[in-house]
Amino acid sequence: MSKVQNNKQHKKDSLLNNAFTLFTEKGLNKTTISDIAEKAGVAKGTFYLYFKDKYDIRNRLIANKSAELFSRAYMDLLTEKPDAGFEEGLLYIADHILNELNENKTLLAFLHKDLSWSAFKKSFEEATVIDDNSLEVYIRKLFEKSSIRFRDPETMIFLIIELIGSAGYSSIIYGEPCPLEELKPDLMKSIQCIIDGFRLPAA
Amino acid sequence: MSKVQNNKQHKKDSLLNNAFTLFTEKGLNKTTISDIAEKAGVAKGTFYLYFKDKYDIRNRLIANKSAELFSRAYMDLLTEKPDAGFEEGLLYIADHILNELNENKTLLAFLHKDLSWSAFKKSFEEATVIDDNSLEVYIRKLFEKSSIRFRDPETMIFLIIELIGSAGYSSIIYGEPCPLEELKPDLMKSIQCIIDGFRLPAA
Amino acid sequence: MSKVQNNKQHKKDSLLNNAFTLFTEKGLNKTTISDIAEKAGVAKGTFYLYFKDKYDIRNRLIANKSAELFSRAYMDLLTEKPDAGFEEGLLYIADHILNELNENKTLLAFLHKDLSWSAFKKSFEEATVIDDNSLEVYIRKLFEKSSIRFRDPETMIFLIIELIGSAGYSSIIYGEPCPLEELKPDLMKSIQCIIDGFRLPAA
Amino acid sequence: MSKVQNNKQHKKDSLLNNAFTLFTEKGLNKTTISDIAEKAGVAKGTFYLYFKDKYDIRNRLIANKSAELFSRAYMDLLTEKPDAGFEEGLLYIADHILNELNENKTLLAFLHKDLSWSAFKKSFEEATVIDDNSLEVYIRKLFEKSSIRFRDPETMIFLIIELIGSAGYSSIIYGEPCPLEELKPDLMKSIQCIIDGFRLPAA
DNA sequence: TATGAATGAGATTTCATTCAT
DNA sequence: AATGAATGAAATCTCATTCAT
Repeated sequence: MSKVQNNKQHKKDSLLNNAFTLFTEKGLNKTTISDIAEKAGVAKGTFYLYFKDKYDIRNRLIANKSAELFSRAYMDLLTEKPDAGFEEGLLYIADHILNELNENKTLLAFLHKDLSWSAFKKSFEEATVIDDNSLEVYIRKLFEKSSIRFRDPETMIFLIIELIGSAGYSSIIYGEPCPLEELKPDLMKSIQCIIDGFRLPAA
Repeated sequence: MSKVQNNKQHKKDSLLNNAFTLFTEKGLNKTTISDIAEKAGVAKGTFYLYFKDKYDIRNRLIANKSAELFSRAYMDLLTEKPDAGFEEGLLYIADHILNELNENKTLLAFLHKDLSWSAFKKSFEEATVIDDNSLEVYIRKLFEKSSIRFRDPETMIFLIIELIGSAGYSSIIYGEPCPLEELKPDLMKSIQCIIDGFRLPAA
Repeated sequence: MSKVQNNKQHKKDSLLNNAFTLFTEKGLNKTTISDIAEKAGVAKGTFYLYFKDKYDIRNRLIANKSAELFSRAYMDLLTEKPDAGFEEGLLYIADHILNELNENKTLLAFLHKDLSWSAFKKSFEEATVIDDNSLEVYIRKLFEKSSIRFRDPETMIFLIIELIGSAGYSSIIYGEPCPLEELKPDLMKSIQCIIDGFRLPAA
Repeated sequence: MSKVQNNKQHKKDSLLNNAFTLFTEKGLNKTTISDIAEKAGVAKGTFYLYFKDKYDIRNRLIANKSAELFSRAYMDLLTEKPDAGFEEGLLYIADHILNELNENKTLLAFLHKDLSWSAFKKSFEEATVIDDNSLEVYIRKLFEKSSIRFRDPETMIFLIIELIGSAGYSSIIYGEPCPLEELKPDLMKSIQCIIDGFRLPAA
């Protein structure tokens, strides 16, 4: 990569990182383009070379962060439980994501309820962090390991992600209806129940 | 209520209604106090006689609309299925809410993912529409009819509401992963599974 | 007029006057809304209560100033030469305008070549300075005094105004092809010739 | 011309042509250096290798376009009416220019009222399109053919050009006070009258 | 010569809030 | 209680110009 190209990527990354910090610290509305540019150490006009406006940079951040989150969970699964079956793998990923969000509340607050199925799909389509993999590939890999078959697996995963994102947010951020540690057994059990509901009789 | 009092309530309602319309049409950020006052046919200064700022009026709207939504579902249950058991009643309410949101997409877009357990709780605390009832009363009434007992019923309802709100939003607004009509059987089935997971063995 | 109304007119006038000063001193491009507001002693936002943008205030100024210029010439004619015939009156007005522009070069530079027939027409339509008179009324009055009849008098006046505005500008501002004093005899003579060319044979 | 020289001229021409298009399409103020460079297919910095700023390129365009306009009229006169007398030649040129402006309204809108005596003079001084001729040469040639003599011919031509430019603009662009077709007889007649007013008694 | 990323001053515009009437 | 003119801080965004490559 040429020096110029390198420098460009550097500036863009700096804008993204500092925007994320500000969004999580002050919120989207209270963060101004000026804030972002200043913190990133670039001129205000430079921001507009890379992003259309505040919402543009936010969307790219959501895509990046969502993809990274899911990707980390999957990578960990491969490392820690390379032999896990499908159901076990799915529960491992759900648990991993919940734990990470619990430890990284600012990330959760930022992703808010955009942490959803469609966000994941979009994130895998747009994210530059993962180049040669798509959500479909991830899921297919998970399925390939499974001898059990499921009715409409995509819908199943959708429901699980929505439930994790939504219930996790409420529990972690507001402690409603109870802290995550208390909620988790019921939440995981419910996920288990949902999976069971989608299981097809063995062929 | 005196004529003056009446007039005041009239202005406040007009502000609330027109704010709701604008929020759903243009979004919160793009709606200004001026817009709201103008559409409501009052002067800008008048807005501040009734609400603190834009976020104040939004919160009151969320509370009102959420409470109305849940209240209508419950009222309908009492009318249509006065003898429904607990589980049946819960499923009826879930279905009712989903249908109403599907038919009233602007309401759904406004409530967004604020359609959650905590919002319901808050809405019942703050809402002026329902004066002498609380969420607890509603739920207790539902439970009283039931002979079956549940482990941690509040968490159960929480999970169901989160799932409905989150999955319903994605499906109705974005058609992701599929339209509501297609999703509903799986969604209702999953709710059923969650309920089952919380059921205690008959005493 | 109420105190508020009075104050409003005051602010608007102040904006108009100070904008005119700045436009003539620094030119349209170099004058900013901030400049105008500051010089007028009002807040920047106040500018936008009265004018859409810089071009809006400029157009109103052109209309006002054009109308005032023509109006002063006509008033002077009535005072100085109440018995002048049509041709004499027209030449008097032409001469009067030329002299005023020559003495008020900033006005001329501002009106530039917008000092034209259509500007006059517009100015009489829009200008608030002259309330109950229109260009047509002025011209009709001039004509009424005349026993001579003209082919297409409106076109005649149009050509004369265009010639005065255009040639006058060049001569006064650039001294091209010669200063006004030198040009005037030929210019007035040419106007005279144009008038003669429009004269109809006596009925 | 070397290949490099050729390439340079090519870039300069491209900048000029595309600037002209943009000026006529969007106006001077709304056209940016970026726009021009982009449309011309060169980098922004390259613009500054050829022109000082936006006003520099505009002035060169006015000079070029004015000179071309007048030149075409004269060339046509030589071809179509090689034996025309002075008065006839002048009227022919006036008519030719009016027709061309009428057919090429964007050119007229661009030249606006810069279509004037001084612009013509400047254009002949600066224009690169006509290398070995000057306005004076043109006019002298016209005059040489004439046996009639005129008082102050330069002023005469000045007045005619101003009248054509100013009245033509109003008529062609705004249709004020009437379309060119309607205006032309009166306009040409007035020019004729002006010429007559400058004619000296035959020696 | 040519490029185009970077600059950053500054222009335009918005809008929540106040306060005199 | 109601008004709406006025404010002015602050936000967004532009763009001519420079300069390292």
